Amino acid sequence: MPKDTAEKAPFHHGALREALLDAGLQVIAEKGVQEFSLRDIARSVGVSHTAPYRHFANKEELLAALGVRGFTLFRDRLREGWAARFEGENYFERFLRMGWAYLQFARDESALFRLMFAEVISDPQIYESLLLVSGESFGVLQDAVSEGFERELIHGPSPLEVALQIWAGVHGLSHLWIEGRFSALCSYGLDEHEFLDRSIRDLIEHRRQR
Amino acid sequence: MPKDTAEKAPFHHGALREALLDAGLQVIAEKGVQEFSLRDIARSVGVSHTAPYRHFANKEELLAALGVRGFTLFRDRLREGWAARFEGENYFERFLRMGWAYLQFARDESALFRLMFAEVISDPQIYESLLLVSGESFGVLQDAVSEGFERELIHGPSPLEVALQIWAGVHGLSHLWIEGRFSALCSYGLDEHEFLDRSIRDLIEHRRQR
DNA sequence: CAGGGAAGTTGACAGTGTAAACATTCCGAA
DNA sequence: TTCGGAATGTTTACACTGTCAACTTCCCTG
Repeated sequence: MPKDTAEKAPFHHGALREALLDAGLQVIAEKGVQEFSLRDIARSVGVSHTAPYRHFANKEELLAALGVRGFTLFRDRLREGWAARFEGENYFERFLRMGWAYLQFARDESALFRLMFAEVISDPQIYESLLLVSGESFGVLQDAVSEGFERELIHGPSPLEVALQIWAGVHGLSHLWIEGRFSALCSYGLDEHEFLDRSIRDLIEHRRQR
Repeated sequence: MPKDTAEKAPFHHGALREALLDAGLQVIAEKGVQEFSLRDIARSVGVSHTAPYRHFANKEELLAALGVRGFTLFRDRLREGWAARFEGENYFERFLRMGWAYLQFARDESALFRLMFAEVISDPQIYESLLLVSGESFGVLQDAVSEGFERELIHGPSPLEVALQIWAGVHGLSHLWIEGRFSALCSYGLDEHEFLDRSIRDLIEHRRQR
C-alpha cells in the first residue's frame, strides 16, 4: 500500500479504494444503508460495476470498511469533546461536552452511526475487526472515567463498569433521540435539548464523589 | 396450469396476511432483516411471489407490520415482568424484572428488536404508526415510574422525564449487549450477567426516595 | 343468478450482488 | 532495455430481488 501521494488526475483512477469509501460515506449519509448499492457507488465514481471487487471481497466488506471509517471519525469527535479548552477546565464540563459530541455524531451521521453499531455485518471475522476499532472510541470514554477515579472526582464499582454504564446511557439516549422518541416531550412543555443536557449530566454526576 | 399432486391447493389461502406475518417473523428470527425477501416468504407460505401485494403495498409495509407485531409482543413481555407475583411484592423487584424482560427480549429476538427500533421504515406515515404502537410499550414503563412517584418510592424532575431516562438506560444496555460490547467484561473477571443486573438496579435505585 | 370486486397467478422489467474470463497498466528483475 | 507477472478494470453472464400490469379464479351480495 503506497502512501497517499497527492495525485492530480489519475487517468484510470489510481486511488479507487479511497474514492469508493468517500462515495460510500456520501451515499450512506444521503440515502441510508438500505439504498446502498455497490453498482451505484461504482457508477458515481465512474468505474465499472465490478471494479470494487478488486478492493473489497463483497458488499459487506465495503460496509465494514465504512464502519471503520465511521469509528475513527467518531473517536476523533469524542476526543475533541473531551479535550480541555483551557488549562484545568472542570472535569464535569469536559465530560458533558463529550456526551454531546456522542449525541451530535449520532444525529448528524445517523445512518453511519447505525451502521457502526449494527447488525449489517454478519461475517464474524469482519465483525470482529469492527469491534476492535470501536474499542478505540470506547477507550476515550474509559480513559475519561479512569481519570475521574484517579482524581477522586467520581466513584463506583470499577472504572470499567462505570464507563460501560455511562456508555450505555448515552448510547440509549442517542438511539432514542435519532428515532424521534423524545419528540413527545415538547407537548408536555419540556425541551428536548434541555432534557438531553440534564440526562447526560446526570449520568456522570450520579457517580460524583462527595 | 396444474400444480403437482396436492389434492386441492385452495386458490384462496384464507388467512394469508397472518400467514405472511408468521413466516416473516420466523425468517427474521432465523436470517435477520438483511436476508429478508418478499419472494422468499411468499414461497415459504406456498403462494405466488406477488400474492403479498394483495395485503401489503410493498416490502416496507410488511416490515412495518412485523414491527407492530414485535411491539405488541414486547409490550406483553414488559407487562409480564412488571406484574406483581404476589400481593404487595416489592416495587424495586418488579422493576428489576421488567428491566430484565427488556434485555431478554432484545437478546432473544434481536433481529426483530432492531427492526422495531430501526431505520428500516422510511415512509413517514408508516413510521408514524409504528411510533404509535411503540408508545404502548413505553407506557408500561411510564406507568411503573408514575406509580413509584405516587407511592413516593422514587423521585426526580418528573415521571415522564425519569421514565425516558430509564428507558434510554435499558435501551442502551440492550443494544450494547446484543452487539457483544460487554464481552470484554469477563476478561476482567467480571460477570456480564451480574453487571447487567447491577446496572438495571442502579437505573431505578438512583432515583430512590430516601 | 349474474356480475363486481377481492384474492391469487403469470409474466415481464429494471436493478442488484457476484463469479468468470478477458484486457490493460504497472513494476521489478533478466 | 525487455519481458512477464501481478494489480487493477472491464465485459459478460447468471440468479435473485421488488414491483407493475394483465389475467384468472373464487366469493359474496344485489
